[in-house]
Amino acid sequence: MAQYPDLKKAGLKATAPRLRVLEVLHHSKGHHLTADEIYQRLVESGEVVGLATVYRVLTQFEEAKLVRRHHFEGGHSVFELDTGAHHDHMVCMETGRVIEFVNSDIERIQRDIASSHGYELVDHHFVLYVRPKQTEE
Amino acid sequence: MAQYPDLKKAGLKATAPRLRVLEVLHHSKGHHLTADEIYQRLVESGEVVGLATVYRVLTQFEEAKLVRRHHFEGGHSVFELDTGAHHDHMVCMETGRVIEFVNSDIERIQRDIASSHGYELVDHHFVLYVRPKQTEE
DNA sequence: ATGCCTGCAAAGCTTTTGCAGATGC
DNA sequence: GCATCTGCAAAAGCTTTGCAGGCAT
Repeated sequence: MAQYPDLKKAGLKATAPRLRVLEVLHHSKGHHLTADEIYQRLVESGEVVGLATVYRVLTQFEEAKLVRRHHFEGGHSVFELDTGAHHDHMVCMETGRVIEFVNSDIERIQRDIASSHGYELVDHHFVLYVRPKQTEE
Repeated sequence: MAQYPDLKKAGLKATAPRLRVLEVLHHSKGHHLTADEIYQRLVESGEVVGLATVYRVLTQFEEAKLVRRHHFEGGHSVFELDTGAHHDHMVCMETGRVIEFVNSDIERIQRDIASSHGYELVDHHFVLYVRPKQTEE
């Protein structure tokens, strides 16, 4: 079983529900799950973890910087492991697929924009909504 | 009373609640209100419009491209008049102030990014979370 | 006149919270 | 052993919907 030293570092006990939520996230790298999807996967695995606990644990993980929470269009939150490597997202509107990317020009430009307005950049949220190229139509 | 030909163009009758919601949005250009804030302003003006109607009207306006809906961090939706002029947003995390901006480089780069992954850009959501520049700290 | 609109209240969803019992350390 | 954690159920937002009456055209 993998070790999760980050949990202890964050002052969180290494309980079964927390380890299981981390496992699901690890197995879904790059997939961006909702709290309910994580809950469903746990149920399917025969693991009994309350939905409320999933939410609680995700919030704790977010505070501990283990997880990132995003608000894509649609209202509900999606979660992914916070690997520390910054990236932005591209969401395919037809398949729902999420592609991660990094673009240094954008990273630089947004700093310049904030700066030119007298602000400093704290964070940003950049999502491209796309669809497969199609010549017809 | 101003004319709102866009309403009829969208197949929506020019009813009092719709005109009032449009007025509030016009008077709040660049402010980005939640449905409840719009409702509150109507109540304060002595106008009686149900909250459900505000939501219904905003959804209709969104479909009619009269209004844009954004999901900033925090879960709830905010609305602004859709002037047709595209822009992105910068949100000050200390004051909540929202600044609009346009950057042609970013507009171009995001098309390139989508394209290089085999997609075409449909829409995007770009928000900078910033705070006033401060030398101290 | 009639079909679209509105208000109210109730329902729906996602997310949070209170509490008693359970568990990690 | 004790503080932290979990599950359940209830509550709490925000948003949508059903329905009976009202209004624009």
